[in-house]
Amino acid sequence: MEYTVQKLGSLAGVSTRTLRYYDEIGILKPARINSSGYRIYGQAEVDRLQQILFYRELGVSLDRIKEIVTAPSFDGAAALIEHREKLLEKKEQIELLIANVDKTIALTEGRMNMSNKEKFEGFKKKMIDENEEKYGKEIREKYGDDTVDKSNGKLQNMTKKQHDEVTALADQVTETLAVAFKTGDPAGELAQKAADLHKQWLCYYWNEYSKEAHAGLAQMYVDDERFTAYYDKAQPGTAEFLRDAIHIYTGMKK
Amino acid sequence: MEYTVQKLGSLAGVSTRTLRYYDEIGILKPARINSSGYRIYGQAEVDRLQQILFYRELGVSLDRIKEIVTAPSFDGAAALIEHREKLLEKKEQIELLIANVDKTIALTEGRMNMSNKEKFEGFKKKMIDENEEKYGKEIREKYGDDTVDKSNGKLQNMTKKQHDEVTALADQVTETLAVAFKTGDPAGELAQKAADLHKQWLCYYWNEYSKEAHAGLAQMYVDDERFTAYYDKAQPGTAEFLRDAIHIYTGMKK
DNA sequence: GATACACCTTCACGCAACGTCAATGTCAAT
DNA sequence: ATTGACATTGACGTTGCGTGAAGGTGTATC
Repeated sequence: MEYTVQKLGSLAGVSTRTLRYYDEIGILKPARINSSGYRIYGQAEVDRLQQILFYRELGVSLDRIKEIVTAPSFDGAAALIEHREKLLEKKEQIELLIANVDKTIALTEGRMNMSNKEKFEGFKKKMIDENEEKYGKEIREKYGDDTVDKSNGKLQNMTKKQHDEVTALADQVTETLAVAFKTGDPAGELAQKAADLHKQWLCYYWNEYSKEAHAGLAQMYVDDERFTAYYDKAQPGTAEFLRDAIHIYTGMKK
Repeated sequence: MEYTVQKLGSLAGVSTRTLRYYDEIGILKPARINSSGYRIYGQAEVDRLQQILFYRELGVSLDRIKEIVTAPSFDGAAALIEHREKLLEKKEQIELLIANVDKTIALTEGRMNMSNKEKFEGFKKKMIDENEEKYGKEIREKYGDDTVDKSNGKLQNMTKKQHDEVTALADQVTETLAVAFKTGDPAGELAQKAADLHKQWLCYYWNEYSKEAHAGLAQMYVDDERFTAYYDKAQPGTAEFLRDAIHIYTGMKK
């Protein structure tokens, strides 16, 4: 079976432009070119394209894919393991961003005050990280480990540790809440534990905790459909349940 | 206090190119231009740049940032909530990628066979999602909800559910393993539970489970430093501990 | 044989957010 | 007057294609 660009494109679900581009960068050349200059692909190319699309779906860059599919001896597994690392880093970075966004939202919604210094905390942390990644080796070689460690040192570890703690706490909240929700009792022990965990989680973000603000935030979880959707994702009604639990926990039930 | 590009740049940690670019796109114009054409920034511009960098760190596009910082009446909080949604989506997408990469790694390392259909499962899922997002409304209006739901329907829900289950399982493995590690006994009840959870987790990825392959994979966790680093992240020695537990669990301890 | 129409080709610009030259002008100190 | 650090405005490169434009080809129909 032979295919022109459009036939192959619709078969694999990619545009003709994509196929021409893959030809251009040498990642997928047609089996032959006919007398009119048309690209003609065969079965081997179909297979190869599937391979390419598979790795592409994994988020691998076309450059890397080229290495994988052109050199049969190339260690695809090692490349994937490395790629996995990058994905994990990206994920952590995004989690950090989400935490910071949450913080900012809580700030504006809760009328909390956050110093500029604090505002830039995550930002600076990232810069230190990147700096370390890029120049760490060179600087270490030039000035010795002590200097570098002193400048990055403890704050680095502390914020990293804090970050780990806070994500762990967030997971605990979700899990506890999920179990508590099944009991159906927002005043029950589990629900109150979830509320308490939620408070602890909040305290990573707020400089000053107040029952009023906590209760207000809980109400917002119900009022704002985007938050509701988040909490109700697993079990519809969870956001309301959490609000009730927190209202009881804070004694703000009117 | 007045600043030239480089002074402001080093103060805020951005390149001069970035400042020129921000001027070019009208997001941060200098307070004035001196007689030689130099850009001169004042305190107001410093503040504004900090604002810009703050939102940039949250991953907001410069276009969006422009709206936020130029229109004081613009609802920054709403923009952030929306942005948060996007981040969550990205995170989920990355988690899906990681799961697929894991699957592929397990496949190549474990010499398992995965049908092409299965290979493209995550890939297709994403395409359905995107298709739905882009054309869902139009198609629904044209052909009615039934047609669309039928085509996306159950498979969609099943894979989503499966994905949730498998990530939950992975978390359980990590948690159980962490607790078991403290007991120091790979033959103990907790360690064996961790091994069992690990097997269940594996079975989401492997079509056929074998004790040999399971034990072999466990050994790889120790031999490949990248896997070792992953498992040892919280507690050094965890990878070896898991291998021992799995070797006992599978009865493959030689 | 002419026409229509779908399909193919090769340029080549556009997207985000800058990095990185290149060519040239300016400021302060020696 | 020279040097060296700093400033300026272009303008191309990056990634993975989307989206025309301008023009040739294949085939069915009138």
